[in-house]
Amino acid sequence: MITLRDVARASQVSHASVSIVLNNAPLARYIPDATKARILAAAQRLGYRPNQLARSLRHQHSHMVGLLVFDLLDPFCAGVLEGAVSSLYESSYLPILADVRNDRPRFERYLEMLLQRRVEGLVVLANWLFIDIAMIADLAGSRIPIVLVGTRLAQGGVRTVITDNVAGARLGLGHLFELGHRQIAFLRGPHALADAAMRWRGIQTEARRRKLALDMRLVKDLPAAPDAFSSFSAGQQLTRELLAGPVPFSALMAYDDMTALGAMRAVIESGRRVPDDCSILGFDDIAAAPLGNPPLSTIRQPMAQLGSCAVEWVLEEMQQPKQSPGVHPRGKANQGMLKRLPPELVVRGSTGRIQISTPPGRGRRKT
Amino acid sequence: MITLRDVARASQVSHASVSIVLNNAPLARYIPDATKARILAAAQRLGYRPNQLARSLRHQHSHMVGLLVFDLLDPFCAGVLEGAVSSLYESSYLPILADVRNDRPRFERYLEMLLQRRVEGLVVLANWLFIDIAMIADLAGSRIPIVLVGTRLAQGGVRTVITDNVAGARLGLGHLFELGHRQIAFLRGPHALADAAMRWRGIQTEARRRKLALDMRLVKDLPAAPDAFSSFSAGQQLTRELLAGPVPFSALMAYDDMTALGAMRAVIESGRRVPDDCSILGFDDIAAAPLGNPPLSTIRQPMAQLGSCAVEWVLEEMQQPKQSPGVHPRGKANQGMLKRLPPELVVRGSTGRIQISTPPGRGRRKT
DNA sequence: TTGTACGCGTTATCAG
DNA sequence: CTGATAACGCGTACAA
Repeated sequence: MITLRDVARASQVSHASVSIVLNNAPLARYIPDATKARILAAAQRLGYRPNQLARSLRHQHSHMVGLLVFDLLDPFCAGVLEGAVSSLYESSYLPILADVRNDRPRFERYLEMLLQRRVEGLVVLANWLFIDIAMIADLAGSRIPIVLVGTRLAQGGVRTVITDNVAGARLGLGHLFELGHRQIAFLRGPHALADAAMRWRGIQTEARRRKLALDMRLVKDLPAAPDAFSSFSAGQQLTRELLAGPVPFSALMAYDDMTALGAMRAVIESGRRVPDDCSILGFDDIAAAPLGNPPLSTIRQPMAQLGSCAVEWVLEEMQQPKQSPGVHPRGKANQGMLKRLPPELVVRGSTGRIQISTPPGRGRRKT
Repeated sequence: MITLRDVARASQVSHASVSIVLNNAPLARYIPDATKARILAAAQRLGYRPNQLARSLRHQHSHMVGLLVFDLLDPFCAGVLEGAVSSLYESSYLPILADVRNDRPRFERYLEMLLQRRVEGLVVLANWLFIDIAMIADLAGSRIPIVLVGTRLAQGGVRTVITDNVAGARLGLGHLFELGHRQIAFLRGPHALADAAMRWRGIQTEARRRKLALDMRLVKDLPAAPDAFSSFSAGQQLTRELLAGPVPFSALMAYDDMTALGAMRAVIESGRRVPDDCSILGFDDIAAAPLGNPPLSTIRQPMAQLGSCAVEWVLEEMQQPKQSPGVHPRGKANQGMLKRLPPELVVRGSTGRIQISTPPGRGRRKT
């Protein structure tokens, strides 16, 4: 590999001069153009490429940011990642990617590796239960800016970017309500996830506002799942139970798209049609949502925005002169530590106006 | 940030001793346990974290590998990425992720950044047309191992890992044939993609073997597309044309899953049923394939394997003492430069035995 | 323009 | 046997 010294030798100057010229440092003004040209030519000819490792060591910053994601195969991850990587590119930062796979030891090992590599910031894409106080403490100690994406931490104290789940759920329920649905089934997310609680709260709020009574017999909870795809079969199973149950419903609102897709499968395999016999609404707007039949109506999380917002926040913090950690100017804890991005209702084919003629549910009772 | 010297000061020894002890270097044998303990304790207490930048500079290898992907949002990418990252983790290498977004300048800029960062190897996930001789020359000059994934380069000379497209296509056609289909429509991939040609060749080979005549009126070509999702609507559109055409068909084989999904939409919106009226077969087995209704039968590319195979190959090359590039021991060009992984037929709900009672196509003519 | 110290960890050499 | 000293890898920056 060609070094500065090689170029210096080739152009008959000291390596300091080469550095100065190639970087157009202030001192370059005192170097005659002829010399500059000679140096440039030599660098060009030899194919000199500055060693960023050395540069980073000298400058005390690596120009790298760590991206710690919980599961690369999760469709939510892909979207956020894309936004994050894109924003980093704009700022000439390079991302180091770590796929935790929902595995705690892996998380810790990766974290250590990233810190040793001297990443200047960390974006953590978490949807699960692993991250807790201990890790945060560890991170806080390391003094590097960190932003969580997608899930709020119960303990707080960490900058977080999320979708406004309450607003999203309200949007969704409002949509179903306006289509005329009154008997609505809900597949709630796992208890352990903060998002699940938020979405449910949004549903309750909106229901109250609409004067809609929620029938708890139509509410089921997803079990905590290790990976995104298992919620498909969970959704399918729960929906089968719902369909086999005594309470009819004309619409179903799922915790997320994967669950909704599972629910749709159950509805269709039961011989019912979507949306005619049962509307189905998801949450997330993953890549697969528009591809099925019918295409899934859903609440879109602005994944790319979540990613880029997180990156920009990290970058911003990196600029700040390191202030004492734990002490936040605003006074109140969590003040200014949370950014909520607005979700968006995406109406596709899986939700429709309630059919008066064809009663929902199995039509076994009522109607 | 705590350095070796800090630990040395705290434990009253020279920083060299600290290094020796912490790394358990050979010389550590001569250091009494008491001193070792003191050093370890100090390192622990101060939270010392070795600076990998300095280490890399010294050792002349960064322990990083570049992952250059054409489009993070492409479902094919996600799968391969996962495999690649996973394999890197096993070897304690960290991936730097670069999302090229099918943009040539971005490719070049990222490539330069990665080389300056002194990545020790490069895995390039390419499905498109940008990569050409110029870039390869540039890379060859840099002497770092590089492996292409997913698409073969026309010019050759670069190590490549791909799915055996010919075998996959044959598998697919064989499957449809055995279900009784004789009138089969094909949505071929864009001309520019090498994969497309391979898959078509596989179809021809298998057709010959089965003594099946291919009706060219049932063959359509996808236009070159900028992103994965546009092939959904392309597939949909082409299928509409096919359905409106004079030649009936009972099955359709698409270039990839996205196209197949588009085709399925077209078939369903025309009032036909899948697979009863028309079987549909995809290629890839992307995440969305099993989620629709009916779930898509497809030829699976072993994406994770492709990724990990590429990584392992790069890693392997990195071990080798750098031999003169361009000269490959096997003699013949491209000998040992290509690894083909076997695809797998995944039968789900979108393909079925041909229905004798309900003729395929629009039933307007024939039958 | 150049010499030189520096950033940080590694390792060979050397003195006690 | 114990541990310190110094040079090195590469680019940067300041004094000369």
